[in-house]
Amino acid sequence: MTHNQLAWEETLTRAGCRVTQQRAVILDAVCAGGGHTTLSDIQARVVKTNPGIDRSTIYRTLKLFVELGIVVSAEAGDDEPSYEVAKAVQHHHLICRTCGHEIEIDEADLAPLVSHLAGRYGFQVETDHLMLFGMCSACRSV
Amino acid sequence: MTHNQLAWEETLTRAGCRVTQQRAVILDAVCAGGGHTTLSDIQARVVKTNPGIDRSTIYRTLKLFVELGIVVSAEAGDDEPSYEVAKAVQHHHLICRTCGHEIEIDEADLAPLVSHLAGRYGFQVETDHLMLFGMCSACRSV
DNA sequence: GTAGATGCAAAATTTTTGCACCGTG
DNA sequence: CACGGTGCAAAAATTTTGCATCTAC
Repeated sequence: MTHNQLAWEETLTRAGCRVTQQRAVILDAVCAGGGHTTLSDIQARVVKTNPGIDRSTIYRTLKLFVELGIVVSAEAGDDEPSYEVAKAVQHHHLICRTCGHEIEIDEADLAPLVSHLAGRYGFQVETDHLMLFGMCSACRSV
Repeated sequence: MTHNQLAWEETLTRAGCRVTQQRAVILDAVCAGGGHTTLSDIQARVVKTNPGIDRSTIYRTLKLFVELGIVVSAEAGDDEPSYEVAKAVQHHHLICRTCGHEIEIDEADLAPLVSHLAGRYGFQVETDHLMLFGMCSACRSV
């Protein structure tokens, strides 16, 4: 369980929504990937752990989670949309295209770029949740 | 016509594919947005300028263009996948969430970040085609 | 008990595929 | 004229919606 149980339950409650078993399962599935989890991954996981849950429930729940900010639809790369549990601290990811490993980096690593762009273009980047693809050190040295 | 006509025709020919009217129309539609164009935008444009073209042709053509590197599926943000004509020079975009305006920035703006990440994490970022969202100077000053 | 959530089934949408015909090279 | 491309139609896959039932509060 990578998510903070109390936090999301409270968020639901405050929005006038209910804490159900299905929602817990789906949130767990989002967490399961560690980093980002694609929609189909989530569906597969949910079905595996709890075959009774309907696809429509997954769609509805995911949409709700995003609306409430419990889950963030990530700044995705190529292909599929992916989701991640929202965290208090802003962070970003370096994702290796070769091995799929994800490195989490924080706001500070991006700060120079952000101020550079602000200075040169007057553009305020929303460094909310960035994914950068590339190759990690392990794969490079092979 | 923002695309280089000769280049894409030659690319197709070299791959043993043919230069057809439909492909020209679809490529124009990809260009039409200026910057990135979403799939549904492309479809809408194609249908408007040339209603005879079938949806399946658009899917097939777009897939082909991406395979041949004529079109790049952009490092997308939130929602829809988007496409852009590939350019010789690597470049990136700053996209304003408020007005939708796109600013093109080049490799050099990102270089410090890239080397920082390489040094600190040993991670070689593929700075291939990045999209950063935020707010442009015009919208900030309102 | 009541409002909201779920599962089921059906509908709407999006994407893929097979095939006969057309057009490029 | 040959081979790939296109349109059409049908199929498959994905996502949304309506409604009776169930459940968290």
